[in-house]
Amino acid sequence: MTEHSKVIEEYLLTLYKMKRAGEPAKAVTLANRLDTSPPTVHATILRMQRDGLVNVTKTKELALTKEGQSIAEDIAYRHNLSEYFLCNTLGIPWYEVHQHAHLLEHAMTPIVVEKLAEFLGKPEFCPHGTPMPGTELPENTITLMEAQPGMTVEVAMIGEVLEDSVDLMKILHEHKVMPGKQHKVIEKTEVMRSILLESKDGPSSLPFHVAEKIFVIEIPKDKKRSIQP
Amino acid sequence: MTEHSKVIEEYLLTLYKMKRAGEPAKAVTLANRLDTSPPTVHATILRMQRDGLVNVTKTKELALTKEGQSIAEDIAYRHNLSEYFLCNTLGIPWYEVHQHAHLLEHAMTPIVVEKLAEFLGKPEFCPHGTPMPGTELPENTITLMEAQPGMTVEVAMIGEVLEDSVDLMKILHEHKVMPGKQHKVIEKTEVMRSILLESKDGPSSLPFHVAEKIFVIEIPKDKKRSIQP
DNA sequence: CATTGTTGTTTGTATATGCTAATCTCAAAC
DNA sequence: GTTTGAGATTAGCATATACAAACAACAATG
Repeated sequence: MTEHSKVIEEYLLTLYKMKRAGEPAKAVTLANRLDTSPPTVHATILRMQRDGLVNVTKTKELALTKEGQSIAEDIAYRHNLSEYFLCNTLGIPWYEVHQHAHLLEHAMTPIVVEKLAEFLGKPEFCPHGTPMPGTELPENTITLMEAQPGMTVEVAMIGEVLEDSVDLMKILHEHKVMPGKQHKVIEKTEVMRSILLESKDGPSSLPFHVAEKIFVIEIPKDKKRSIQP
Repeated sequence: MTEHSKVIEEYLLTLYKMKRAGEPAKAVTLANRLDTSPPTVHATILRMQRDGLVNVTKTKELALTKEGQSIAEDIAYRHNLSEYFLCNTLGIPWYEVHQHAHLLEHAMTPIVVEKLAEFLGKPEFCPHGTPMPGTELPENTITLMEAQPGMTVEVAMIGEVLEDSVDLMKILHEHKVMPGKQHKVIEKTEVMRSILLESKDGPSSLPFHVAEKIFVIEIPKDKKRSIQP
């Protein structure tokens, strides 16, 4: 497993996340996500192919090779571990850690990763609820879009795509839409294309495209607020 | 204070350390230290000049500008802070932390630096005894080369040049030649070009070129081992 | 089937970073 | 003062990463 540049690591991680989010892994998508031009992405993918990190199918789908996958998981782990550290040890707000971790993830030697994981007690989820590679969300996890009015749900994970916008994250924070918090689904209006929630901290309204990226678990009536008083 | 590449940060830090160690800051020296070819160093220095980071005197001495100096101090701080963290929080051996910090130092945002410093209790020295920018070694610090046979000295700092060799560092560790430890200077032989020490952990022999880079403080007879029992 | 729009690719550039080989400059040594 | 050698520089080249503009390929839509 050779050394790879920050750029390549970025591509690998993004492909990994897109795959996990069930998005089609195409060059355009990559270009948008990474905010680079299509020609640049094209050239970079050629290099990645050359180096055995991705394969391109006839339909132009990008698929990580065994090695690419393995490296990507490694980077994801470093990223999530960094976030956990920044949030829980250094006390940086959970909605801000992503950007800082974004740099750190490319600068950790295997020994640092190992020692940091030990120090943190081998956490299984990052502050946004994303499971570390190897760990999974509970079976009964659904997206907020799938939750029905009347349900009480507990936030499990804030989709990684949302992390890119600090502004959005901050609003989620202000409305306590964060892992572990419970909310009741009040209504889902097609006209407004948004979902109305209510929690003990007040009401929130989330547009569909955001709700799609928020993963929750339904809480049976009798167990409401048993965890988060 | 603009963003600078890892490479530029490396050059700045190296120039800063050379200056602090009293070495002449020439392009060749840089090339050796950074293990790059003279033409590459040349080209890079041109860019650094263009960007107002260094000035080149008529005698080809490289001098950091105000801005270059300020950035270099910043990097040095991030480096030393990282080392302190890796050693004291994660428990990575002090003689190994340098290499890991070498990566981290380029990946810390100002907020991470601030929070990490707070978390660590604003340390003033790194595990090798190097003072953070703004802090100084005690007035009466001398190099081991200057210490006379018969003296008992306490190691204050392992010069940064030595950190590059993990092998050497490990040997220093095995002989407890590390900050805070006391040693008695037994003899200094010109023929062997080495200095013989003795501590409660046994004898050590250090070649002159190493002794030159080790900074110590003389311990008056009556205070011997008062700190390190 | 022709049009349109999305996506991929090529072309032409630019910059940062690296190299080797050749050359230039200048001070120190003979 | 001529030579020599260290150090600086130039020339020529390569790779990774970026861009815009033009173009190609193909699916979707009318």
